[in-house]
Amino acid sequence: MKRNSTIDDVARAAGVARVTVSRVLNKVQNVRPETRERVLRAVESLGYSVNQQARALASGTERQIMLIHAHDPEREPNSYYHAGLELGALRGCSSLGFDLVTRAIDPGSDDRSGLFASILERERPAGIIVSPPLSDEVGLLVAAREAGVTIVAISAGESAREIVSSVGIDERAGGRTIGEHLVSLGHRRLGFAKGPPEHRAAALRYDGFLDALRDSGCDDQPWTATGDFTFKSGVEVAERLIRDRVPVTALACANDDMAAGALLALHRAGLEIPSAISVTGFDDTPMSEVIWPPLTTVRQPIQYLAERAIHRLFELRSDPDTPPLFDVVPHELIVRESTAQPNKFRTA
Amino acid sequence: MKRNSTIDDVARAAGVARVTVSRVLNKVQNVRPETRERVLRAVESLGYSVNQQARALASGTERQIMLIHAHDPEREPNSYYHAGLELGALRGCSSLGFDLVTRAIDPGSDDRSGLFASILERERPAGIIVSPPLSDEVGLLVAAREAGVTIVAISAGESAREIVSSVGIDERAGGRTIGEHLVSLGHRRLGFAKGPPEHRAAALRYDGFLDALRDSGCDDQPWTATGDFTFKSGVEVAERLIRDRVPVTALACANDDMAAGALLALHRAGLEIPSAISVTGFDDTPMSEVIWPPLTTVRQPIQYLAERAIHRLFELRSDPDTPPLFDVVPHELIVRESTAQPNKFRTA
DNA sequence: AGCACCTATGGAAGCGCTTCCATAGGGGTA
DNA sequence: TACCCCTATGGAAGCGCTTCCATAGGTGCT
Repeated sequence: MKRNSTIDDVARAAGVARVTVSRVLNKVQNVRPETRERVLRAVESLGYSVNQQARALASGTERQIMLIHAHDPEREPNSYYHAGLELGALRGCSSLGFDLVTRAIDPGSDDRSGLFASILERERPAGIIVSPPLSDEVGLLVAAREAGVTIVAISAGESAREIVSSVGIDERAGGRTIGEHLVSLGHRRLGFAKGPPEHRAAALRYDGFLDALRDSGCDDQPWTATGDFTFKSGVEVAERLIRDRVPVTALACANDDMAAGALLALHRAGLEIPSAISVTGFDDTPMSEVIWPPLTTVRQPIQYLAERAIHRLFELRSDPDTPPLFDVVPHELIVRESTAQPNKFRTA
Repeated sequence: MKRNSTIDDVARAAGVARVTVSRVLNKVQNVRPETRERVLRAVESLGYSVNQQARALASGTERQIMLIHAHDPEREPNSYYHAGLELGALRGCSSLGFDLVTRAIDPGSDDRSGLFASILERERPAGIIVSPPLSDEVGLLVAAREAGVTIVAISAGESAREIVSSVGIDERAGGRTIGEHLVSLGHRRLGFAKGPPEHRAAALRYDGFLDALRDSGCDDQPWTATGDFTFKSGVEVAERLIRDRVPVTALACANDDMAAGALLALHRAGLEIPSAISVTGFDDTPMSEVIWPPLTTVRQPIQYLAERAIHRLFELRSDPDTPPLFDVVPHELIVRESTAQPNKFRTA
């Protein structure tokens, strides 16, 4: 049976004391470069990796990280987004020896900050991760910081990013990518289904979309409508578009759910996608592949985002006075079948 | 700062030694009922719960559990099922102090059992969880058992369940539930989109469906077609149904993805759901709420299934010779808008 | 040359738990 | 009653790591 090597094995191999190995591993100063080198070689050759359980036990620091999202499971049952975040966070935690505790705050509640404060107070986590739209609530972020709790925000808007460290994709660039894709296909008359106003990331997606239009010399302002990220609101946006006979050849939606809703309404109106109208989503949730047609969208690595946030929290733990850092995670345009060149012969 | 109480606090409060508390907690015999009682009371009043990290460290058992699924992320990108399983498993592991390692085996590979064996050999996990359709591959299960690795199967069929412990819903009862629902709405001419033949759970869903028809005196054999659980195969099944002008008033699908595909094809053919034809899914993945109409389906608690499997593994660890146990998790009929009474006036 | 002071390293203790081994007492048997 | 064995309990060691404190040299100053 292959017992894993321990810190003592490494120490022996490197001819140093256990403490020294620990120091090297924890990047503490006061180790001669030469010694450090020797230790690292030993680590390498033994294939050693620290036992997080033991580390956690010994260091005795608070081991509990809390993932807080505003999410009413009743009203918002499509939990892929939340499940993805939790999965990523859990992965990150288990590789770092933390425990994850997930909490939901009713997004409709008036006393969100009260609830939030009482969670901090009562449970005293080592750190917290907040997801949108909580991650844009500056008041909460400031409160957490003042309570001395390390906090990392996921997909936060600009103002939040100045207050706390955050992780996210470059939403604006994502929006731009979508815009460029549609323009490059030849679309000139565009529509955009916006997300909820309080959700900064959604607004940025739209800004980026506008950037793309402007830069490509497509001066027409896009037609817009505001939804709330739900499937239902996507249906409504598309119904309005049809009713008003808006002459667009493409409709970009601020997220996948709305795009799915739009697709339904368009289908129902007898329009072929993408020949009559191109539709795009945003996020690349699993759903975007099980609808018709499969959605052209921007992939946002949801699980990875949360995992990254945990790691950031871990780093912040050692020097809490780091200024807010924004971790930009790459996104990717996924082209599927919901977009095509505009149909020249069609009169909308 | 509220330090959590330790085993020593409990011991002191109960007036016993630390070991005794440990024994009570680990359900070892040789503790007088009266003593046990005292300890439990102390545990209660202190709100004590074991520190899994410490337990893991001390007991020094293999701490790694492996979740193996056959899942080619390329071909089968709708990963909600897999993400859900992993999330549940991770939750279970972290509450029990295990590490989870996830492995995927290419389901198309001929040498699945070779790959499987080499994973067991090389990584020596404390236990493994397999998901369908791996959980129906009797050869693999036997191999694992012979290699002395504890294994728990998720949603396994009857033969697999006789070999290893498993966790799942009562698939047959689930299928029956769907059948009963449709019959009770008044449907008599039914269709069923079957899942892949090698997937036993899928077959059981169909069997249960038949049971319901038989018991309700609805003697007509349902029309059937075989799919492979993908959205695309759902489209194909429905297209066939339309092309052949099959006179059914309801189509039950063996999972949600196929139902979504069927919905698309039916929409495209200009049929209104559910007035023209009722459609049902199975699983209640998040997707079933973001399609139109929202799907009537059977909820299967995917995350919980995996979590339960981890717990079972944990229990099995202490007495490995337990005969195979089948953990039946409750399912639930979720009635949404894709089913309704058959339209009497319609001639299909 | 003598002292203070800093740097690199090691020794020892202990995180919260389980496991191994020891021991006190109680019942059965001869 | 003497002996054995079995049951209920406790003491001690140690899992792999970090943290606290000590110490051996080296550096710079007077």
